[in-house]
Amino acid sequence: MSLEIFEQPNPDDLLTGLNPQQQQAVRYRGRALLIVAGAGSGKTRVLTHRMAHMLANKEIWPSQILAITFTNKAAAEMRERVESLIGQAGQGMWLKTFHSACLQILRREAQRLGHDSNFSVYDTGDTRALLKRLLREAGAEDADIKPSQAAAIISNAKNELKDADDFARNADRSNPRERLVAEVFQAYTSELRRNNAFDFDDLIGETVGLFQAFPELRARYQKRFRHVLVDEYQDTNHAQYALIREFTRPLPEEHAIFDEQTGEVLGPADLTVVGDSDQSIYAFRGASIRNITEFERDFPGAETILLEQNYRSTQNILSAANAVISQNPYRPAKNLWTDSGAGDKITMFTAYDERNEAAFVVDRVKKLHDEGINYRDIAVLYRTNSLTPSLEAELKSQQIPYAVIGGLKFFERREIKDALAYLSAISNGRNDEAVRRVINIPTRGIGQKTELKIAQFARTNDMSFRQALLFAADLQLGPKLQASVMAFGELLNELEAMTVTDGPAEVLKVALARSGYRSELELSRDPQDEARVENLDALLGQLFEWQAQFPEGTVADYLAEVTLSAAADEIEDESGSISLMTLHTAKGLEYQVVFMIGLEQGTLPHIRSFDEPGGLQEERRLMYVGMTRARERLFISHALQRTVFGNTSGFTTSMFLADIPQELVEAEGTERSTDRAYERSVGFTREPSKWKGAINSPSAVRDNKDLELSVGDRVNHDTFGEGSVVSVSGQNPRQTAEVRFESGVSKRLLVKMAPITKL
DNA sequence: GATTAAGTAGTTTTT
DNA sequence: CTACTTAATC
Repeated sequence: MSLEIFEQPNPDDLLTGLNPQQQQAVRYRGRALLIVAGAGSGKTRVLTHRMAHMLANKEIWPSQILAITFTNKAAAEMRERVESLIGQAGQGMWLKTFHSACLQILRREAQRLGHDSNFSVYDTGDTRALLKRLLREAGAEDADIKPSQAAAIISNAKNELKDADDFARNADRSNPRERLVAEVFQAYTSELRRNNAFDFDDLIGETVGLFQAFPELRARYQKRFRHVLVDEYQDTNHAQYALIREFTRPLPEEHAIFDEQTGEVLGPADLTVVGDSDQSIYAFRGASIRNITEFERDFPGAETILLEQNYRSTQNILSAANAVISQNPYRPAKNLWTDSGAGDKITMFTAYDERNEAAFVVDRVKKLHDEGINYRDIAVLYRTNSLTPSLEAELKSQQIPYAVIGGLKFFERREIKDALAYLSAISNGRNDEAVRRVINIPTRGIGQKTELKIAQFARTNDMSFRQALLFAADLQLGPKLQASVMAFGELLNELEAMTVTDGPAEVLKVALARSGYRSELELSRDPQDEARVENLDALLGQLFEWQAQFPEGTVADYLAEVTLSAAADEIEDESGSISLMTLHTAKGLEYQVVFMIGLEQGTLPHIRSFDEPGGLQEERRLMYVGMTRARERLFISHALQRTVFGNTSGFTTSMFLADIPQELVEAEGTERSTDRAYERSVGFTREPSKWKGAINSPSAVRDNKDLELSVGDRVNHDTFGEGSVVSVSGQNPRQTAEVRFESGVSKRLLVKMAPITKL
């Protein structure tokens, strides 16, 4: 123990180094505070200082703070920062995401909702699988609705706090599709209950329902939490708003709570929300401006403080970002400014195709690294995950360490889902979906027919699927099958018994061994299965680590943590890798150097946004979010043609590029070709002298000048070899030629820029 | 009922 | 292009 006298922090020390608006936001006391925080305006700083200020003033205890952040990583960071400001006194604060806060509440209160506290949390994949079965059972083979579409409709309803009954009441009965969804929604709801499971949306919605149904419970939590803070407020949906409301709306008289010292009646918790409508990028998940209007309605007289000074980016980056976002209509005027210098210009690169674009990025990353910039301070951002393969290939071949954040997740791999399904089947015996997933993994000779028999038996005898396994003798199966089903049921029971004495990691290890899954993969001659065994080992390793960190953690705890972990949680600060992630994942993060790739019409803005109301505005905000992640250097690139899932087509530049003032930009690459449309859109002039930069880089783009090709011409391609022209279409500079090469493959190539010569 | 082969459809963003 | 479903054969 230290003998030092506990240092009493002076609350006002927490104000030093803050600008007047930030100070005001830290000091304000009142029922509700809305902090409108532009990108990079130091909102995390304000939030942490505000919490620390209240704690240092002894206004509240740490355990009376509930702070909601967007990711677990952001929560951990915030905790660290508060504790560094006021010492260990920060312990006991609830700093969580919406979902993990609700998870914790529901674990305690599950019984009130007819669930057990070891309930499962269904992720998108689990939900889709369940809906798929229900749609099939509802005889929806011919109906034109896919499980993921049904999932989206149900999720939207739940985000509006509408349950299956509400949906059915409001459904258009003459519309067969809607009738079907209504029916499946009902079935889905009861299946979740049977399976002792909640989906993502239920975590929020059921917690709200809980508080509405049990005012005394709400009173208990209101007494516990005296101050609620919500970060990224612009991305909360209605259900999340309703949850905040439960914490902060007045209690009925009969459930009033009292201050333990003074005996006075306590009002509801105070609320601080921080948001920036320009960074709202989750409308597709139900986030809406409604939360701001509801905030103003429910908290009349709430204080609003604007933070407009940006401490993150250079003036050039900021001006460019402002120019883009200012094109959005109905946008409250806001002027983000910085007193840091102009900084470097934004580099814009026009690539021939995605490989050329990747080469450009990698080349620049190398140069930056040579200049002394750490790999971990560089990020590559993109609209869709499908843009990563070409980049990854190039990064690999040039041996640059990188990490793809999110995307095709480790936990979505088949073998990992299988292993987790075993764990879920063990920890929550009512989770029929999990049991059914692994019933024939490894192959036990149990097929669809047997599975159906078991399911039927379970239903008629009102038991879980897993319990029904133990009644194999009553199912009229062949002797071999009967033994197989029985053995599987007993195995799960024995593994469950193991959880009493052993941790999740040991249980999983034994489960993989005794089920025979591991040896099946090891003995397989499929080379993919070798990698699967490695992945399972990686999972085991990770689970052992987790167990060392949380010795008391149960299997259910582990599973929930895995499902609720966000992509951004994966980022390792100490890693020596550059980060690749979607624009959505990048929200709330910042990097010294940012590359934004795929700036084409149809990619960003995404084609699917064109016919959605407000879609284009949301895409523009995504662009804005991406640009404002950069502190010092911003690179933007687009490709003239791109091969998406096998077919190559031409792309025009993103409309957003035209909004960036040309004096902030330094252009490189193909744009100095004769692409007049591009010049017009961005306002470039042709200056041959600028070719230098492009020529020096390995990603230099060729120019075949006025090469003319016609059907039958023989050409030589740098990588594909010789071939002959099959067809020619389009006009220069986007004229393409289809060439059939000796190897038998055909390719569509841009006549102007493909690495070809006429023979 | 399992394994393999052929065919087909789908491709935004996420807790 | 690939991941997944269906069809055909063992």
